[in-house]
Amino acid sequence: MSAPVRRKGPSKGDRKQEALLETAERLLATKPLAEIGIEELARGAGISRSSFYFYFESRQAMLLALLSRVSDDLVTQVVECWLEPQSDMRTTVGTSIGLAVQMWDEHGAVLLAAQNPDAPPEAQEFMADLNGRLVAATEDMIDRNRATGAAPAGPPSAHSLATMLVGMTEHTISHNAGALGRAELVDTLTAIWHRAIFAAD
Amino acid sequence: MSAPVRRKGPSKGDRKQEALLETAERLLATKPLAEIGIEELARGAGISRSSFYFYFESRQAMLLALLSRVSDDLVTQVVECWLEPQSDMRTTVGTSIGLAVQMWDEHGAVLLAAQNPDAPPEAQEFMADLNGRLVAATEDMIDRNRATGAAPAGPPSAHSLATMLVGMTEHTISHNAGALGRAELVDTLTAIWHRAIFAAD
DNA sequence: CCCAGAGTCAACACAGTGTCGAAAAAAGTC
DNA sequence: GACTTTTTTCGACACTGTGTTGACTCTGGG
Repeated sequence: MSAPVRRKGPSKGDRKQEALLETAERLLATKPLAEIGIEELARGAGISRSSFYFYFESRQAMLLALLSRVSDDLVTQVVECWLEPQSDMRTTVGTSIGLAVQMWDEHGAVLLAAQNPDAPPEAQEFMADLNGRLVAATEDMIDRNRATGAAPAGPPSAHSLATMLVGMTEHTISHNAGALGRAELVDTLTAIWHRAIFAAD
Repeated sequence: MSAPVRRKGPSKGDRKQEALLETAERLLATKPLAEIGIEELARGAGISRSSFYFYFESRQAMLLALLSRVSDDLVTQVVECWLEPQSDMRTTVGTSIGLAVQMWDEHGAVLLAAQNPDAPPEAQEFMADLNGRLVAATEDMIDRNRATGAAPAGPPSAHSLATMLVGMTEHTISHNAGALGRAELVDTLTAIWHRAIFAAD
């Protein structure tokens, strides 16, 4: 019986493409996408400017590739675990938000670029979809807690409450990651979530 | 005594400059600054592309002029009235948020452009300053209510609470102005503010 | 009438993007 | 190893948009 077929390692091109993506992510941490030239990306990966177009149609197309690289992490780690029922609400919300903060630490630059109004529609749709899933999960959680009487009924509707809490979380994480300490960030967000959902007026 | 000096009406140049700013604000409502060409702006004001540079050094410089046009409204109407003590907290917060929503209706496009990471540093500083004032006013309000025992003491600290509530409000208004009705938007935001500040855990 | 400065614009230089086709490098086949 | 095929590279080009310059016109006051 012959030895198992030697798996073709990643070709030279695959490695160059990866190098481009890594260069891009590195540069995105220092300045917005619009200010990153193709030349700069290409030199970062050791190829000429026009070779860049062998790998990506444009800078925007590269952003999409960058997003899909990040997408797996994001969907499995954040979306699927978002508000998974745990012992008590406080812990559930706290760990979910903690997870979101960590995800931002790792991929914040890419997500920020995708949120930019100049980003291609696909990128913005990706972000909108992500947001939509988180809102839906939150809405469910609120509805469940209202059904059991643990949380007071609306108004405000579960949907608008969920929209704003998720929005607040995204906004706070992306704008105050540096200014406020991570612990204070998570604790304050958790407290607001808890009060907004469970406190009667 | 001589007749009062005839006030020089706005010169031709002043009118052209105004026309440029109006064209810019109109176009900003439909697409981001980066996608607006100088040519487009110039034609909108009835001058040639190169004449644009007689009025502004660059597209970014024009954004600053646009911002300062909006600044007066913004500072007097929102910053100065933000959380002015009224009958009860609910009303105070509600009317302040309503005011912010209205301001966004009128000048949202310009403010959105100024928030963009590609905007010139001055524009971003302007927004940061605006944000800082609102946070400071909110923080004061929270501290006052804590001092009288109307609101429970922290943690969370008044500062981080204020930061996140203001952030949530900005984010919600700018991202959900269309999707949620204005009334629901104001009511839900108000409810969250009230609970976050006054509810004990 | 003449002048000053306000306003205008065609023509230019330049930087960045994206395309093309020819050539070099790598991989596969006998 | 010589061959074909596919992958990868890049120089040269066309194009678009920006910002600058210098000469021109217009306007109003003395």
